[in-house]
Amino acid sequence: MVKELDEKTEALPDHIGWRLWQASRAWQTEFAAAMRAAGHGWFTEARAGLLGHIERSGMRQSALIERSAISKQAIQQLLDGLEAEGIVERLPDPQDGRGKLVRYTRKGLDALRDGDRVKMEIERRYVDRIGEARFTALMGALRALAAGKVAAMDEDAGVAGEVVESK
Amino acid sequence: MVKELDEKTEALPDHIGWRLWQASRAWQTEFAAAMRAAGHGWFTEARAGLLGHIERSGMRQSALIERSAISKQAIQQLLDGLEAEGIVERLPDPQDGRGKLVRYTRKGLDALRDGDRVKMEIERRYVDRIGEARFTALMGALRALAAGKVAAMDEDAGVAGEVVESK
DNA sequence: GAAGATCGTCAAGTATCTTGACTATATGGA
DNA sequence: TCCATATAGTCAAGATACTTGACGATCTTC
Repeated sequence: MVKELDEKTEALPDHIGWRLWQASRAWQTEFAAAMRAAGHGWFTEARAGLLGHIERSGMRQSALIERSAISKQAIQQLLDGLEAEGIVERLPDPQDGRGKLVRYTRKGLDALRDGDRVKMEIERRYVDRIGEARFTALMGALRALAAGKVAAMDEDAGVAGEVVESK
Repeated sequence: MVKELDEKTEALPDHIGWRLWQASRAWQTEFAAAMRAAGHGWFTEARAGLLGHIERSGMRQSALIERSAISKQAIQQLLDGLEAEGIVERLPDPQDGRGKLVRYTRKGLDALRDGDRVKMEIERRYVDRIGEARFTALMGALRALAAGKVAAMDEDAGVAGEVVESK
């Protein structure tokens, strides 16, 4: 019954982990390419992962460490890079002589703005490709997964809401 | 005036790219932890990414290079590591004096078997958490995304099929 | 104030990739 | 047959993104 799949479909994995990995990777590649095309050559995946945790109003470096899943030294190194690129700046925390505040520079905020635009463009392409219903279902399922614990009660859950941004 | 949002909900991103990244990362972390717990301490994400492309019946190293999105040197280094761990072995290709065949060892096949088991366990937990309908919708949307091109026509698309495996 | 915790930094090492250069083998004509 | 070129794999060096460990500076507490 194999029917000889296709020309090139050589039976790649098809479980949830693989699919998530592929989808995530595809998105990141697309986003990074668009950001570089927009003139943000400093943009990398690791930096994007960190920027996603930095509040636009700025925050304590230690708070950033709590949020991210990586070591404080790794964060520091990433911040060193972002600071050298002029994306963020670090100021002494007036409230605590040990602490430092991480804040976006003008250039950093500009990049975030471009990032928001690019994200919306990618999302629009996704909706075009799989349809709004499926896209909404996708977001809803991912949000539910992230929320964790809760069981399968309100499966309907039209929610899904609209596009949120931030970054 | 800040009102102090909640205890910990500090407004993380909520767009498709972020959600995919988080979900993918969570899955990988869970999978790697389970594999290490099962005695496969050599298991890492990068290696998993490569193993996902190696057919259980073995294949040419060059074919592996075509499939994966990374450089042949990177693949070689990963294979060096996997070979040193005794997961795969490389044999000369009798059909081509330049080529080499990559094949799982017994230990490697055992690891794949454990990997299949772990994947099914994780998937069961996912279904428990978000419900079968949502899980099916999630897989369907991810498959549709991966399929690319096509537009939003058969939104219903009950398909989604059941759990497939492989790795 | 002194003990101990927290905040950030410095240093060194590892894993995972990259590009560039090279060897060995295969292939396709002249 | 023999040479030009392409392909398969390797070796070497370097970049990025992390890790653990050690440390000095500052806060907090009693």
